[in-house]
Amino acid sequence: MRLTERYSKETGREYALRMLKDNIIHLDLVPGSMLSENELSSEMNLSRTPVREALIELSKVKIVEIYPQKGSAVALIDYKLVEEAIFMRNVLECAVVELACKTAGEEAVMQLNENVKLQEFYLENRSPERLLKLDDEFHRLLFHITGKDQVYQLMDSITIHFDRIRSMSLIAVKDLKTISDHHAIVDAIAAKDGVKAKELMEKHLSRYKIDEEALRKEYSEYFL
Amino acid sequence: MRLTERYSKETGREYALRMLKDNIIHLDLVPGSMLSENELSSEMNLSRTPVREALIELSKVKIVEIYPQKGSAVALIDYKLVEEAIFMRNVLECAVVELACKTAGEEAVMQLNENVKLQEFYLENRSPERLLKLDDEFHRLLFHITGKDQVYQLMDSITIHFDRIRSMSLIAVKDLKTISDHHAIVDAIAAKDGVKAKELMEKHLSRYKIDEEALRKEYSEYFL
DNA sequence: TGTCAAGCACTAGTATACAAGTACGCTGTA
DNA sequence: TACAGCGTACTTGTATACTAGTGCTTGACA
Repeated sequence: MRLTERYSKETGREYALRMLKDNIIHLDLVPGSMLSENELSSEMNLSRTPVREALIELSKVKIVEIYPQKGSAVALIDYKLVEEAIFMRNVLECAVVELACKTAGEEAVMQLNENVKLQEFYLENRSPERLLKLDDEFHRLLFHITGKDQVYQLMDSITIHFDRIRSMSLIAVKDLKTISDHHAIVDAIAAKDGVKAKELMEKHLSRYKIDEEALRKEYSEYFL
Repeated sequence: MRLTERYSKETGREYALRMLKDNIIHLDLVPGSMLSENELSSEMNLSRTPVREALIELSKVKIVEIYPQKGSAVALIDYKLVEEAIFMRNVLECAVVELACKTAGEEAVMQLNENVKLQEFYLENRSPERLLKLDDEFHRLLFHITGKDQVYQLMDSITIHFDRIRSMSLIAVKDLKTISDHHAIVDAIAAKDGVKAKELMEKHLSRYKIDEEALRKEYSEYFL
């Protein structure tokens, strides 16, 4: 398990959760491997309590499995869950972007444009981590300006299934197309063209397609 | 706080969660009231641990607020969150019913029909609790037959905001219209008419409209 | 050698003890 | 009387101790 520093105001539970998610997404905790509350606790210099609370939360979205009195494990990759994550994201993102066309004011459009401008900047300056962060931020922003933060948070919790296989397939999607997609989406919102925006979003999200069969062959031991 | 019996195989955490949800929905724990882990523990004959775990889970969907080192409280009614719950439900249910038209086989349609038949039966026999349960089951079934159980579960977690104000407005919506809606939806699925099914679902969900202003007047002290 | 049973080592679930931080009231002083 | 400051009684966060249940291992016996 790869550990990074604990933030100053972060509680033990939040820290444990962050570490576990990171390590699961990047396969440092490999799918199917057993997790011991005791081991994790001592590794992270915490007691069982905060670690356990983090594991419970992760088990809610089935990325961690808890077998009472037996043990816990990182869930194997269940492609059905990956598809659920993709489905949920597609449906909600499209609905939100359509809604944004109806409700977004000048201020909101400006925020979106600012984000896209920064994406262009960091593309030139080759900073993929920052680009990834801005990409996430862009989508989060769409939910925020339409007042759907809680919906985003719930959707985000299941996205971990998708994030994990995305990290396996080594996609560094952050390219020109992605950014021009974002640009077009903001334009559609500014023009209040709901149909167009929805269409663009659908196309945009389809870029994240992953070759399931290839992954399944290469990492068959990670799959359910 | 109104308590019911603990199921045999239920863990303490599950029991605490069930009790808290029930009491919050039915306003036995009134919006804005403080919650003490200690009090709740002794009331439910549990220790703080399982109660605390339940509270943490409820705080994830903002129905309970935890102020570190200060206390916890039942969240006041934030109509924005209610709207988020309604939005999420509308969007996902429509998408799912549309999907069901593409994928549902004979077996699935039969399950749906069986459910509707039971609804008709319990309508005649005047058993509103059972009708409510069948209604929930009907919608859950749509997610199940399309393989979106996890999506349902996440959506369901935020629905508590809606359930709470629904219980305030004393809606016993379980009438003929509801059931005939269900019937029509199943027919559309059987006929694989996605557009129609979506339309019907939208109309169906719109029946649950709640008069916000009236509630806000009557229970202003419960609102944010 | 094969089989079965007892025990041990592990797990998660729960209870309890302790730490750290907050709010509020009381008391003493000006 | 007003106000400052300390102390107390609460809170949640964390650590640890205990309970109960699982499965594997080991050893005795047929």
